[in-house]
Amino acid sequence: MRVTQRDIAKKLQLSISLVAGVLNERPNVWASEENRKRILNTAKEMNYRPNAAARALRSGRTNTVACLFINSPGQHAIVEVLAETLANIGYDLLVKVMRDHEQAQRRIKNLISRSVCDAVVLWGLEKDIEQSAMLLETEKIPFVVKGHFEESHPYWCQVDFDHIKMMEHTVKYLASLGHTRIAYLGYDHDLVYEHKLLEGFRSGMRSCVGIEVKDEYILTANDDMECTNDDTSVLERELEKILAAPREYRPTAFAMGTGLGAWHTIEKLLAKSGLKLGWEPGDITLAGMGGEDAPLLFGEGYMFKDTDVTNLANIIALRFLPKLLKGEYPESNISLFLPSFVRHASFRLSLR
Amino acid sequence: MRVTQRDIAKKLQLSISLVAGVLNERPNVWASEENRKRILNTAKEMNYRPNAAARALRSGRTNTVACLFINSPGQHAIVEVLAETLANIGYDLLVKVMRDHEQAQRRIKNLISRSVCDAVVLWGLEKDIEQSAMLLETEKIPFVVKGHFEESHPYWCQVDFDHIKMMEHTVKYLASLGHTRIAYLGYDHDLVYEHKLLEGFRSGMRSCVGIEVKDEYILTANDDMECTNDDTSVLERELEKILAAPREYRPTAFAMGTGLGAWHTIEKLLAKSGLKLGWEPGDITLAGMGGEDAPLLFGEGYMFKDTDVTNLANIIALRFLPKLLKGEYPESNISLFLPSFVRHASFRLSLR
DNA sequence: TTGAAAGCGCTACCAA
DNA sequence: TTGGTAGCGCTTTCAA
Repeated sequence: MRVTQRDIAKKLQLSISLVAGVLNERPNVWASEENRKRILNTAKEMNYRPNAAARALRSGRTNTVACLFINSPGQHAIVEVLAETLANIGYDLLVKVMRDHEQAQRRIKNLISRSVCDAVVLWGLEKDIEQSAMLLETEKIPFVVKGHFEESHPYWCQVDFDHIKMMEHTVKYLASLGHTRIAYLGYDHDLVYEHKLLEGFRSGMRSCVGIEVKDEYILTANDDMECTNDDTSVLERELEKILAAPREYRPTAFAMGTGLGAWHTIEKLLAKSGLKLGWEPGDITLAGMGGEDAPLLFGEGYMFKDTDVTNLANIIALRFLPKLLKGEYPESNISLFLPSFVRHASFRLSLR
Repeated sequence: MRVTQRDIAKKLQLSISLVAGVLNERPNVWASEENRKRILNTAKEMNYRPNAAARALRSGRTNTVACLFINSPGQHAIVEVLAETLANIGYDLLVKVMRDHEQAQRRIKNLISRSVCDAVVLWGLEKDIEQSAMLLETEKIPFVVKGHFEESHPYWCQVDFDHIKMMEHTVKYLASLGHTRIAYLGYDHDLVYEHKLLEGFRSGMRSCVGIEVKDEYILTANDDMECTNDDTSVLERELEKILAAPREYRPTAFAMGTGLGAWHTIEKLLAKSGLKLGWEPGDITLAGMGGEDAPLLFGEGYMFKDTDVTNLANIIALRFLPKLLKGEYPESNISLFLPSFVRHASFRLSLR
């Protein structure tokens, strides 16, 4: 059976409290050097490990952090980082997956009242997270959220990509290549990061190119489910329209606020006219979001690495949680991360 | 503060044990209908939740399952399924990530002696898992492993893809298209699944084509790190060699035991000679493993869906764990899963 | 039908 | 330097 403090105490003919005191290095308990050694040694010999449940019950601390994914499939790379980093500071990671914020609310109430964790990480879209986080706030459970709550909840511990800077950086890069007619291609589902990206695009254009962006230069890449039967997607039609514009109005570059799919769509569309992505004369230059695993087909481009989500997990586990778990409040509670902007792999298929 | 049984008892002027008995529906405790209702109602009103630590301490059961990933990055899609399915039967999921089997051994000893979970799922390569599982076996902790231990540990609860059937199926499919000169392309790192795939290939060839496979038809796609500088990889050179063979000896199809990268390599190699993957006359037909996200470039092929790992998680969480957690032993402790064999997405880029 | 009481293993406080 | 003891919230046994 499992070894308890009592077992050690009995074996050494000492009191439990002395054993406990020595094992936990309590400041006001100090055994004679000899007893200290004996306790430590037999604890090791007998392979003593404190019982997690008993300790949790008594101390009220569980040494566990819960990570809740609310309606966000495919984001689980971060559990690896979280689990590993938390293990280093002696914490376990509990993972919960929820479909919507109502389920989340219920589960969180459960978590709280059953006292199964000392802190919570909330992962998902802002609209799904917000209410749950507010619940944790009123219950005074330390928590960190993924998302942009800079305006709505400036005191929450929060982590996200710096979407504004990402697009500013993208524009700056494109501008540095000499582009001035830069269009933006992104999604529009009224999600916070989408607004931030567009904001970054506008401000980048203002500061790097000195231009207020015209509406025609803001394109939407939303998939529309209704016309999957069409041979050309909405995006393709939009792009064809803008590329059909007179030469001097046509954008020479796109700041991308999409996934890789849109890059591929553009590549294939351009290929029809013998064009490719890149930096050579005649090329169209793309840069921005999209850094998934698959390579580009024909051309080249710079993207932010999406595997950098693990960096967010690192920030949470290294910068925020250690403080929060000690009952402290981090000096800076908002962490916006600029992922690395790198050349994306490409098959460089030749066009002819 | 959190509501306890005592709070309810005090409020209703009843004893704690009666309250506890009613709340847990204990068979030998039955309050008067009136008191039963009162207890249930106030418990709900006061939002009573049993304290996890106290319950664990007293009962010795934690209602938690630990999933340990040993040296297996990128496999975390399964936590989503595990977490969700376990939640349905009232269990929490603890996730641990370990670099090697030594770290795993230590962590598992810790888990066991601290009594933090009721069962364990081990995920990784057979050689990394085996020792840890043996530890769990001697400690009589219920566990499920991912991998092939049919021969080495036939009584372990184990789940994996049915790699033999997968390759048999692949060969059968290729044979049904009329192919007889079918080569195998796989890895050779002495991993169990690699051997199983090859075994399946051989047996498929035997039963569907009636041929003992010649060694020249077994190709290895191992990346060799040393010659990244070369413009042609080892795989390319091997393929070129076999495709340069006289027409009547050349394979017309490949059973693939690799990832998608090898498919792309082959596609590009074939493209140089104006060939593509597919089923049309002159095409080379590929089928088998490789089902990652990125589409094919030029041609077509059938692959097993690798997102089907979540099916393994489902089997673990639905078929094995409920039994094991009840202290029972599943009727059938080995579950081999045949993933779906589907046409893979392709850009269908035209070759000219 | 109900209640009293022991005790899971640990922490924390007080006394010697 | 050490030991005693209360009690965290719950389960379980026995008694009323």
